[in-house]
Amino acid sequence: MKNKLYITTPIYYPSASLHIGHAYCTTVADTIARYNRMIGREVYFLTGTDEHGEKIQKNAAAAGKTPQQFVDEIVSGIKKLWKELNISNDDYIRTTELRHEKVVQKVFTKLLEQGDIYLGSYKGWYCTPCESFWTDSQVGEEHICPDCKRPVHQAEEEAYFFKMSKYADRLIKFYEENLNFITPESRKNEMLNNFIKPGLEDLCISRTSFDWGIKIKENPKHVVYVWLDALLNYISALGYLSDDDSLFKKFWSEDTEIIHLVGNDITRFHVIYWPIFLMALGLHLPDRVFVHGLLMMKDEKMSKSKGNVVAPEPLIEKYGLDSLRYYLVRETVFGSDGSFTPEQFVERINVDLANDFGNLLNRTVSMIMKYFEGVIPQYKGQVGTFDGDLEKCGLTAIEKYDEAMQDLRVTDAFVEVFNYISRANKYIEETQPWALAKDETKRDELVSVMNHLANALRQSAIMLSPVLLKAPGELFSQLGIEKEKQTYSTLRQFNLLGNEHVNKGNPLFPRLDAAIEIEYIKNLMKK
RNA sequence: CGCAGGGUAGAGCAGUCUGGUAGCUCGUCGGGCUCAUAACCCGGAGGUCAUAGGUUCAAAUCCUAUCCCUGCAACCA
Repeated sequence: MKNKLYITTPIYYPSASLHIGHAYCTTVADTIARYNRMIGREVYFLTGTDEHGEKIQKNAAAAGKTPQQFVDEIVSGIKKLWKELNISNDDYIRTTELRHEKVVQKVFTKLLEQGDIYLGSYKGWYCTPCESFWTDSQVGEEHICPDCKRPVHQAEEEAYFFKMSKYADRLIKFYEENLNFITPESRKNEMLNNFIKPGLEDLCISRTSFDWGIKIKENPKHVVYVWLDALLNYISALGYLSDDDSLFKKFWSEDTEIIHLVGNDITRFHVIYWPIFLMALGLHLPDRVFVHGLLMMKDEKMSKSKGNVVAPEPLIEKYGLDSLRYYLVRETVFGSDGSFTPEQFVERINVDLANDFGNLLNRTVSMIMKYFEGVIPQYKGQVGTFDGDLEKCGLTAIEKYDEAMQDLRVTDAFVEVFNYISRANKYIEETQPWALAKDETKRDELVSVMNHLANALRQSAIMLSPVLLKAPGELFSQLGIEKEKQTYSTLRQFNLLGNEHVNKGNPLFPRLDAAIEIEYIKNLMKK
């Protein structure tokens, strides 16, 4: 495993406020980043916004603002949201920042000079009132503007193009040599069949019909059009082509694992155009593009007009950050589409966090208070019949957890942790500590049960700490476990605890009244 | 014949690559326990695995056809 990790979220488009779908991807990225820091890798985690384009220019005009004012406001909202979600990004790149614009201009010049970019003309369906070009499929057979529903006509404008076709063979070869580049694999087939095998078309990378973008120095009536601008954020943020490119040298390198998380709607740009741009620039290619699913709302894509959007903030306020983060990471298998429903949200919190995890801590602390005056008894080895089995379950869970995390199967990783937690709950039934407590000759067994339970909780809390930010600390505090015993390096140990003073606190996750809370969330969605 | 994913118990999903007693969570019914947040543990009921053919000793799983749902369809996060 490479000892450094560079992980990025997609570059979000701030034409409107973000919803829970964006929070989903960013939270998963954050969880991966935190896990890797925990195991000792050096991590650089980037997120940001892609702020140019016609849509923003229009939305800004409609709101009576300049484009810059418009994106500034939305971006400050996004940064606030990431703060509320406690996202641990190392940097936040905005494509409107000077450090980014300079890079895009330099790259454009370089690609133009080496002949990868040429001036041609862009043909499409044009809607004069909307001042927009549309594709064949967008205008449909009636040739109607999808925006204003008025007729469109064929039009042509001067534009720069990038010679994609020149690199198609190299791209296919790269796929063949890097089988894990695109995950899940089905996405690779989709890209190959749809776009590469039929012949890659050259990509239009400039526009003259609007001006909210990065000016092309060689021909200032043009602005750089979306993808050449947006994708470069991944390296402009590291200081590529700038005076200080130390981060770029450090993290855009052979000994760094470079992972881009993207939604399936922007897969094509990340697995075709981005590698090709990098090839043209003679740069190292990323290790992996992980295509996550979209979080849908009850089988429909989230959309404000359908009234099925839920914002993350009120959920955090009402249910706590840990609950939301856990739900996002756990509910949907990472890589396939999922859907948010209030029912699933409440169930997930109640079943996993309240009933299984929180309650296990609560019952364990109570018994240690009751049977051992609040002091965790010393580890005595595998005393009872079930001790060995529990330890084995713990070790297996840890092994599978690590394996899944390192393969970006984040959901699977946490399923393993909860298997262990369930096993510990069952262990209590098997060992019946309340019966052991009544029999002085069974004292050693009781000691062993309490020690094992405390340690299983300790291990679970460590494994959950990349996703749950508050609960593990609360757990350690209730069990009286000091800092040195909270680290990943002690994760596999079973003989660590003894003499810690526990103190009973509030339940980690109070059980929710399902009917009431579902109703509450449904009302949030209607607003 | 555009591409891709999906159709498995009342709900939500896994299993399909590497055929061999159909599994998980919730709900429901019954039991147990009492350390605990009406929690936890055990068990039952409930499925012709979309449909129709085929291969095979054996198919949810492989092959063929059909129906239905969803996303994408080139410059649109």
